[in-house]
Amino acid sequence: MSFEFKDLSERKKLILQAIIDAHISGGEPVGSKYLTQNLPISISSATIRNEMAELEEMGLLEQPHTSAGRVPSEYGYRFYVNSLMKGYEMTMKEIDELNRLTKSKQEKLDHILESAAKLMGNMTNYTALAFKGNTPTTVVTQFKTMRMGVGKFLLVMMTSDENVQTKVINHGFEVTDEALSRLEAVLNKYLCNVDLEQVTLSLISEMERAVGLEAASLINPIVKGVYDVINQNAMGELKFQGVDRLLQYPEFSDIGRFRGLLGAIEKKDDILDIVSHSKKDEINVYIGSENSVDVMNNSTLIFRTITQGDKVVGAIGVIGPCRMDYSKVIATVDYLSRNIQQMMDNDKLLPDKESEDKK
Amino acid sequence: MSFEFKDLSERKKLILQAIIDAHISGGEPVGSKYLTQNLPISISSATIRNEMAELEEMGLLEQPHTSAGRVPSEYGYRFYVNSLMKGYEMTMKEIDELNRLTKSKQEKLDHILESAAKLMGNMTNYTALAFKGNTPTTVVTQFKTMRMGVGKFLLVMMTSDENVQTKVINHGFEVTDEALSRLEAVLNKYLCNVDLEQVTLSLISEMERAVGLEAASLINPIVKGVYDVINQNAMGELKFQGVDRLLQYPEFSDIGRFRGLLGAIEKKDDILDIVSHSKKDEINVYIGSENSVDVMNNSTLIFRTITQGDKVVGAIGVIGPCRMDYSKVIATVDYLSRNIQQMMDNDKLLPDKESEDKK
DNA sequence: GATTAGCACTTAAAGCGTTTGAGTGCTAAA
DNA sequence: TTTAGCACTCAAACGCTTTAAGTGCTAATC
Repeated sequence: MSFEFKDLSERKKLILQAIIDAHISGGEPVGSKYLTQNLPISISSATIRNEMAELEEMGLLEQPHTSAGRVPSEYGYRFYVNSLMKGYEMTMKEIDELNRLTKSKQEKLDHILESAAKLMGNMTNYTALAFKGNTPTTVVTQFKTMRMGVGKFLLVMMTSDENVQTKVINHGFEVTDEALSRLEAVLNKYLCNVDLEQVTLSLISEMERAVGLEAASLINPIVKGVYDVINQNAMGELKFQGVDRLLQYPEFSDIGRFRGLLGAIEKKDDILDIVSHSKKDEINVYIGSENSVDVMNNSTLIFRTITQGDKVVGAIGVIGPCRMDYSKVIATVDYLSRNIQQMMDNDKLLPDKESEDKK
Repeated sequence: MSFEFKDLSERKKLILQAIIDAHISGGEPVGSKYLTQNLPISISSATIRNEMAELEEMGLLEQPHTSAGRVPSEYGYRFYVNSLMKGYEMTMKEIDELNRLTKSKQEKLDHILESAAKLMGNMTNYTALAFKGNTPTTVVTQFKTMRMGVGKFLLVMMTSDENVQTKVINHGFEVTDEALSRLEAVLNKYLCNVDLEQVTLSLISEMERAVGLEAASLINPIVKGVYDVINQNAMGELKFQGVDRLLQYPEFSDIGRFRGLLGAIEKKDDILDIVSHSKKDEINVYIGSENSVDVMNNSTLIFRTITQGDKVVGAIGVIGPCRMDYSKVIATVDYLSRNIQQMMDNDKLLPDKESEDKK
């Protein structure tokens, strides 16, 4: 999907850039007359028309109809993003806003991601997305039981992705302390670091034997609980913020088109799929039909993943029309995701963050 | 906000009902000619016109313009819902679908509510909402600590609404077992059943003294953790499903109007406000401007709360245009919410559900 | 050979008057 | 009280014209 356009004359580049810049900010097709007054070089409209015709032939521009100006094609945007676009200079105000967030030292990654996405959405005026990943191959690394009052106890499970999950187990009858700690020992012996596929019926009956008559009936619901914990969010969580902003762009004034996109945003799985198959540690830009979800053909998706080691633990980005302020969006996503990445990396070096800022 | 229309002649009722039924299913204004052929009684179009003029004078009907038919006003819908509407007879297929859900014995209330809402949305073709409430005045009833590996431990908090929350505490230094159990005891002594407002600085330093030097630095992050746990979701959670369905109704083809509604759905707090101030144990129907959110003036909100004792623990419902199939929606919401309510009530009687279905 | 002025051509969008048709309100008769 | 009949209203559809922005092409110019 990578295109090489090395054979573009300097002048064509200038013209293409001017067209795209003008179209991004104005939304209207751009004509030759406008360009005569908005190019660093001074050439006549006729020359510009000739150049534009050639750019169109190359697939970089499109014409809504014969008597309209030119509009960038998807390839045009792609070329712009790859080799034309000038880096966006963030204003002090913007940097301030972004820094305020990353300095706020929230603790949970998903909270950070969500507020980062929200901020990004506000600043760029597109819809923000925050992805919170989850290791697909989780196992429980440690079980604990904890009496909780009459007739129930709490099962605490630590998982290999360093999360803690709990589940209340109601048993109608009394369980002695010994039975409970035997149960804990059995769980730790048989189910720790065990993949779900390895849990067979015979293993379960072995556990039931090992745990003794008193608590045998608890094994089954517990195994089910483990199953739920591991399978929950196997695909990760994807949240959006500011979907209503899309409606301000004329490209979504077609209700049918917008409905499709809204559906994809609600269903999540298509976008989740794109995000989870993306490249790590770099900005991902999917312009129009570059993503395979046909209902997103008129949308652009820009995001960057956050990794921990070589695991993708999250992503933030925006979604908007193809006519997007790429320069600003990419700069913002980049800055913010890098900072969050850095926070992640630092956290690893300083695992005692919490005790540190006690004072 | 309650209106009495006892002085409506039987014929007027017939006409009004026919108009509303026709408009709900067809979406178009209803004229006198159509009614001559779709009324149980046979009267001329002129008579119908006279009656319609009077119904309009009473505020039950409206005319988009002089030469159009009549459309129900909000009061018209209100009257319809209160005293005109015929009960909807659910088909076997629908009852089956609903029963399949309530028999599936999911465990967590929010899961049940969400799938119920989803099903309701599918069946009625409007947008579903699921509300998971939260006791506003939660306190922690029990603390447990649990060593978790090197340099960190798990703080388990049971709250008065019978939830369990956990928080990983990273302390860079080693903490002895004695210190940890002393910490646990101190927490249970000072913070159990304590309202957040009662946690003063002097209480904190008292705790720091009581827990001893070794673990004193942990008190502060823990208190912060307690604060987070209690404040989290103080308002409850509100989820929507099938927002894109709204776009199929012509009343939302005005993009500006829909954008407003979409914004309210995303922001959630307005709708949350309505839901949390609603009447318990009955179907709540907010037609158009009956709710105070002006961006929802063209929408109707129908839901019913789920209670536990006298606490509202959830709600399910739908949101759609004022021109809604009230009869069907109300029947569906009612059936489903009652069944969920029953599940709640039964669960209370049989707390050992889980051990029961082990076989 | 590249550039440009000039001009005929194209086309969506806007404007405007007409027609259509559904539906009404009112009057007068039943 | 009901109804037939009729004049009236108005949005929507239709068709026609105008407008304006912008093009492609040709021939002249640099």
